[in-house]
Amino acid sequence: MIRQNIKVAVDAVVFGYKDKILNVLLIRRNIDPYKDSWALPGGLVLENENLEQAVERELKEETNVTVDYLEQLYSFGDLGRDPRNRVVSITYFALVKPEHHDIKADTDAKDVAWFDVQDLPELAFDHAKILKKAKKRLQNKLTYEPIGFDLLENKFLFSDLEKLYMTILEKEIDRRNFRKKILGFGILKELDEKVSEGRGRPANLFQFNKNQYFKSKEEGFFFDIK
Amino acid sequence: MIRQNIKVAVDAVVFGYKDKILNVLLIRRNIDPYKDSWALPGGLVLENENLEQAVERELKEETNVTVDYLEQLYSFGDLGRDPRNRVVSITYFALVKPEHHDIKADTDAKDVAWFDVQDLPELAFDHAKILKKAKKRLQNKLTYEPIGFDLLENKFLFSDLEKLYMTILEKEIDRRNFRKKILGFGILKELDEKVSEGRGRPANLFQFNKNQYFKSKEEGFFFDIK
DNA sequence: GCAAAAGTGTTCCATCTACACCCATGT
DNA sequence: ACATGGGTGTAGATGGAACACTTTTGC
Repeated sequence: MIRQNIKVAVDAVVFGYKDKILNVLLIRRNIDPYKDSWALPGGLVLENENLEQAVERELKEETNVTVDYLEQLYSFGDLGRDPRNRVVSITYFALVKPEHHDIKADTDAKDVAWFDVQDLPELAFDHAKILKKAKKRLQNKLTYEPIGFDLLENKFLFSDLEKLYMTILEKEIDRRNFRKKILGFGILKELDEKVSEGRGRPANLFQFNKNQYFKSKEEGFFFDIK
Repeated sequence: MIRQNIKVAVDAVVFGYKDKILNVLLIRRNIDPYKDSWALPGGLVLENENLEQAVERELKEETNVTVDYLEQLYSFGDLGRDPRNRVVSITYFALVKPEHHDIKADTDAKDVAWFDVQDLPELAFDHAKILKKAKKRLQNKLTYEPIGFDLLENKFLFSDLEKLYMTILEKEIDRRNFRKKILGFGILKELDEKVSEGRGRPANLFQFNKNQYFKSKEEGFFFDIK
């Protein structure tokens, strides 16, 4: 077999949503290159773990986060993307529910933080490019798969869902049409609980019915939000 | 940096279309493991080339094919997918126009052939899984990007396009609605040439107007075939 | 003149869009 | 009683689906 010394890494773009803000999870590097820069969590793949396992391990180690949704995003392998070695990075796209937003810098004292995607620091390596791709993926996927629920609490208000869509898609959505459409899918369970947000009429709580979604999907149903 | 000895490879799923058949390009391996099995063209990435360059080089070396469309598909890195070493394979999805279908086995006397995707041999490694993913990508992408034209001659009949869609999507399509829709996009140029296929009324030739497509796309046009 | 493929238009139905008023609560 | 956010229905426009006959050629 040919001699080859290319390193294989994984990096993750982890999105969270809170207070009408779409956040992304970053760590501050404490070694060169790009020491003190912010970067996506990630690292080299170990020889005895699968790629997904590597992502989950790195996230746990560096940020203490466990994700609610994970899928492969894209692989980046251009020459010179890491000044030290040739590194091919297999990147992942992840979503975290608010109840799992707690983060903790790791033992190496790396800093960890959630950043508003609209207000990001400079990122190390080609991570800005990766993040851009992830944001597109999120925007697209939101329209044809019910992944928005992995960014909300288990029980949520319809207005939360609506605001989530408006924030991520960066456009206005008509409340009545949106509600009609989503409820028409029959994949939400309307709970018998109301929440009063201080002022205004109390709103109903809803839950995403994942089982119903999968059942409907098998029968040819297609989730689709314009 | 941690010791790590994972190899990085690229593999390509190359589709061609001829005589109403969707074909995929395979090579017959002449070394173990899977000696004499059919497999996707590919191989290890060299240290001084980008991933796309590696794919194009391997395709050239192993099959003598130059592709007309190339995009990254997915990366496979499970433990044990190659019995010799840990190999992470970054796979690509490619399309070839009929005028570039000529293939040639390489100097190592590897066999190369086009196979009907409906009638495939057993494939080496996890290549069946990769191919399955590529087929899905092709089917999906056909509906929201004008990539079908990269499987047809430069000048083609409308009925060719129609049959291409029916073959790949594996369903019937109404000729009138299909034609109306595609022509409505305004991205085809109707040539002043007719072709007689032996019997029946001679048909007009068309050309895909790529520039017009990109221009329309920038203005918000969205290619979309149900 | 018949077989074969190309070319074309209309009607119906479903879905999307736009849009405004009442309801339940807290202060 | 007023401010705040929640909840709902209708009419018009648009786009998709279904569908059959005429045209041009080769034999």
